[in-house]
Amino acid sequence: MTEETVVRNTKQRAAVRDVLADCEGFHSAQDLHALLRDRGERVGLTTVYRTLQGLADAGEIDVMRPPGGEHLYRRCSRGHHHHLVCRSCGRTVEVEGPAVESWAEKMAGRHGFVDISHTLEIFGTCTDCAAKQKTD
Amino acid sequence: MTEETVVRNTKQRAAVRDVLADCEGFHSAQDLHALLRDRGERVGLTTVYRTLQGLADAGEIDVMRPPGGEHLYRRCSRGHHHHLVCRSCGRTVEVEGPAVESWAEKMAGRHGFVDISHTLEIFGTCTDCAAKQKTD
DNA sequence: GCGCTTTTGACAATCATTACCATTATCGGT
DNA sequence: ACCGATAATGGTAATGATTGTCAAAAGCGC
Repeated sequence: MTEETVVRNTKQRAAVRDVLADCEGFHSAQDLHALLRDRGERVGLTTVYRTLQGLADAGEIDVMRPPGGEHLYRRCSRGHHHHLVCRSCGRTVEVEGPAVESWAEKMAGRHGFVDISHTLEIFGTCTDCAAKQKTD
Repeated sequence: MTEETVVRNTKQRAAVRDVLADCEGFHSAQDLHALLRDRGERVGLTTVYRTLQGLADAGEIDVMRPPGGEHLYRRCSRGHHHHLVCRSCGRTVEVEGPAVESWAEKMAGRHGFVDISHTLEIFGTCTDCAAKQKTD
């Protein structure tokens, strides 16, 4: 078995990685597709999805699934980190939590799980938005 | 503003809470809708979604959003906890992490965020599935 | 019981993501 | 550099969960 699926290098994949490298924040697949179009790169939406999926599997990019919408992808900056997202204005702050990492590993190991990954998002209301809400 | 929306007690809402009280694990909205139908309760799918949403907002139930599918809802057992999910067989183990809770609070506070909530899911391969994969 | 307002629920609409599949591009060998 | 096998692409259709719509049916306060 073990279908040695030969992976090929295509300009489309390179293009996707390029946009991801250039834009800092999180972007939806459709966003990235539009950005590629703007750059003059002709990449199909389907391909964008496929590539993003592949990159995510390979651990090269971050995926965030905010409640109520599309998946957001981002170039994985060095190291693993999590996000603190304002549920009102969407502002995102990166936070690192080595403690969480090791905690997750430990917990998983205790139950015999291997090949661990985890997703953690923190939602809250940022200072600005909290202030605004008072004036409603 | 502050539209004093008067919340009413309806048998449909009661029915949804009842199924949630009776079934232990996670279920999708459509699942619960089917369960209600089996019980002879006549509740529309739309209403199930709405009720679930409301309960989730009120913090009465847990919501899990597994990668690649529908939302899963569950009666919120006492206390906050997280889930260790086998990405192969779907087996779910509950884990508690007070450390994570306080870490999240601290991090959020440090950035001026208030009204914090967070989602954390750990994915891995359980012992059984790991063993099976070796025989592929 | 009477209104007023919230809820319900059948069905349509939305919308991100996936499946299809014929066409095209890549890669390793010649 | 050409060829042939096959992975990758991309337009479009399909999928499927969730949400919107709105007339009809229930709550709740009086």
